[in-house]
Amino acid sequence: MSESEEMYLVTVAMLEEARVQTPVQVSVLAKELSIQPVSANQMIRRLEESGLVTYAPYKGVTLTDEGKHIALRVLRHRRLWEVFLVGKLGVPLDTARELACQMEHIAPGEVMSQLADYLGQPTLNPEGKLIPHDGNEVHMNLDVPLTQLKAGDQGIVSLIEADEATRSFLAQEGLIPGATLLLVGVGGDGNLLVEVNQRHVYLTAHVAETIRVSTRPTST
Amino acid sequence: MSESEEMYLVTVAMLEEARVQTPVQVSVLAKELSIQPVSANQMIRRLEESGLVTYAPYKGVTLTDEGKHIALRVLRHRRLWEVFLVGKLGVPLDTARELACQMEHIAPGEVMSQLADYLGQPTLNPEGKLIPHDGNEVHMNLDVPLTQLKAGDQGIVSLIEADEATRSFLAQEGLIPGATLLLVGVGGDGNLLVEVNQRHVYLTAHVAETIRVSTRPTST
DNA sequence: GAGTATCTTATGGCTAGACATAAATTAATT
DNA sequence: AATTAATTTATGTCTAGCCATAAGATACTC
Repeated sequence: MSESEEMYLVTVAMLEEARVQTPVQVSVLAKELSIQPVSANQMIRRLEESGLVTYAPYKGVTLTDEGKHIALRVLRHRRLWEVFLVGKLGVPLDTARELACQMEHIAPGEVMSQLADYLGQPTLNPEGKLIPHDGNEVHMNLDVPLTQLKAGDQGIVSLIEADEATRSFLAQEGLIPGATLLLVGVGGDGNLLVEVNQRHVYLTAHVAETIRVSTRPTST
Repeated sequence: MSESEEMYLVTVAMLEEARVQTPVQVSVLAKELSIQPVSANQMIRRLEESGLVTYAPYKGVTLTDEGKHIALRVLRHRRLWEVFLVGKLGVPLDTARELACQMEHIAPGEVMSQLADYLGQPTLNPEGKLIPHDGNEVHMNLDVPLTQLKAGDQGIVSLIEADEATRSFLAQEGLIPGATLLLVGVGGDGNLLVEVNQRHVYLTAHVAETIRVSTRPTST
């Protein structure tokens, strides 16, 4: 497992979970990794040969179970380091992200589990995103648009991709990264009623689309 | 600064300080880095072009001030990570060494100083070796054979390269890695009288040669 | 001062991971 | 169905770091 390969897998995993669009288009992947689509193609073929990914030309990439397993392990490592860097050392979030992205490849699982112990087995990174579990638990949804949830589903806000005004409004209502919410109603136009902090908020589908949440397998 | 270049500089620094032999022979350096002498040669020429090293063919390599500065910075990073891994996480020493050796290249000085704060500004790594200071302080001796010290010099034992029996004996006398000692007498044959823990120990030059100490600039 | 061992240089090759360019293929749009 | 746009493939190039082999240079030893 080279560092570069791991980066591909993690990125695919994140795009897979974050976007409705599955499988992941090579061009999107390339943009995310800041490399040329041609290069991404090559690498994807290599990854397919290794059985970490399935690839349908002109369609896109999907992780195999093995690939997903690796991706989530790396993602776990990354987020644990982020917790350490931000929480213990006080490193700024941006720096921490970059750093963690490089450190995630180095330490073996053994050490990472010691780190997790040391940090008190955190479940969220500093941005409020879920830290995947150790082991083979692959069915976890990261960064799903709120509109993808069904009534009764619970989720944790991971990020909000809206303008400043919208974010301020949502923050006012308790909708900030890390907040736990419950989807209590879905209207005909896709409008949503969510419960957060014992309060109800009514959102248009358009706004809800910008809110990404993570859900635990138990809630599906 | 590539990772590989940094590794060369650190290794030269350690050999420079540890061995009497200066400059450092390319073949020794190559063995230490587990690469072929030819490859070491190439790299050394590159490093010389960058002004980090001076190289006298058939003689050996010496760090320039700039090179030494970089080397000590990296070494500081390595040892800080070792302190963290062993002290906070409980990682075994061998694993910690390998890991730290990779992590030392990643984090910028800013973050490392935050780590140092977090660790309480340690001065010794888990093996009892000195952690170089931040900044431009280059005159520091790491892992010098005890025989190199002058009467009145103080030092911290960093490692002992002797057989089990000798090490047991020395340990009995308080001479273990991390211990602070004072050289109080030098005999005609190079025999030494050292003071450790308010007790005196009399050593032949031969045994003293196996004891490596680190000294602060203030003690020279 | 001659021989031997060690170093150095020169040359060429290899791998990983990227790049560019151009041609072929597929999808999308009209 | 035809044109256009996006993707994919095929080649070839590039860099960093290493390796191997062989030939030349220097140092050491007797």
